[in-house]
Amino acid sequence: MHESSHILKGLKDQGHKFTKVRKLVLDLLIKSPKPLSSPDIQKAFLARKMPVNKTTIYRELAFLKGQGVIRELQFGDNTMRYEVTPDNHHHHIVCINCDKIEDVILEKDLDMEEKAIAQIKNFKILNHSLEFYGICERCQ
Amino acid sequence: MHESSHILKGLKDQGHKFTKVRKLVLDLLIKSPKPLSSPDIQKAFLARKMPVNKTTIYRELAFLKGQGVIRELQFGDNTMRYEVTPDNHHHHIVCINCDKIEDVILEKDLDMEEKAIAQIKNFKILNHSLEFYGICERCQ
DNA sequence: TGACAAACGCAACCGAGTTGCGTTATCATT
DNA sequence: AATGATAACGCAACTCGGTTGCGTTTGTCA
Ligand SMILES: [Mn+2]
Ligand SMILES: [Mn+2]
Ligand SMILES: [Zn+2]
Ligand SMILES: [Zn+2]
Repeated sequence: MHESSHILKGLKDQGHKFTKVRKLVLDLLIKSPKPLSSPDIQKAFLARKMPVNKTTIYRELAFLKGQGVIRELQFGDNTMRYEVTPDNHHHHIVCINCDKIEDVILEKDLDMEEKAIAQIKNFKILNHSLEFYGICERCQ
Repeated sequence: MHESSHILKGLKDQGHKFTKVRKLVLDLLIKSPKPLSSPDIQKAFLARKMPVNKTTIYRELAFLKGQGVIRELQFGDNTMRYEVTPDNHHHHIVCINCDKIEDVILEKDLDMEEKAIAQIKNFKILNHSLEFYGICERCQ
């Protein structure tokens, strides 16, 4: 049951190509327990004896992001990270000591807050980012 | 009236020096309606015919952050921004078209959420970052 | 199998942020 | 006011994530 084939099929139907890089980038992101950076992905390719130019990785990530397949995150270290767009919206908690990252689901979501802010500030809110920073069990 | 003198006095009592750069960086951040990046600050110095080396800016920001005087923020463009540590915790809403940034105060804060997450994930939560992204009134 | 566009590699580049080291300015002490 | 200690500064060189232009390869479909 490889989830990536289904996604790639959809992209192909829209005139995009089914390439090795595209499939592996997607597979890596699907399998990864935490968001990956472009350098992370390039290293993963290298580890599989499949060197890929960094430009290709950046372009592929931009493409998948543009297609809504993945989303971009930042955890305070000036490098973008990516994860497959989740079905159920969630956030992250990051250990500032060992960089452990876990998914977090809020008890109460931020929809009401967004509505209130949109009204008060006259913004049309498209999305938000929320990350918690702390010390994980092992590190404290 | 000049809030910076008070802060600088406190720093001086701890053995730190009262310099032109320190005072102006702090004044700029106090007066700015939105968080500033290191390049922003360097340009502000230049505009006042007071060129300052970028290393100095970075070191000063790191210093003020370490002292808890300012805090570091990120708005998805891979450049850190800084604002004076607020008395009342708040977040930000960013226009993805014109980069307008406004402060936002949540109706309900995230303390309860943090407690719940800390317990479930066994993390000791130190802080969090929450930014909303959208289109401002002028841009929509 | 041929042709077209998408995808790719390469090299050069950009800009935020860092580091090492020698110099200058602040501040307390005399 | 002169002295000395050290915080702060400037400079140059560097790191690294990310981008751009352009020529080449590869996937797709007729
Ligand atoms: Mn996640
Ligand atoms: Mn603010
Ligand atoms: Zn940890
Ligand atoms: Zn705007």
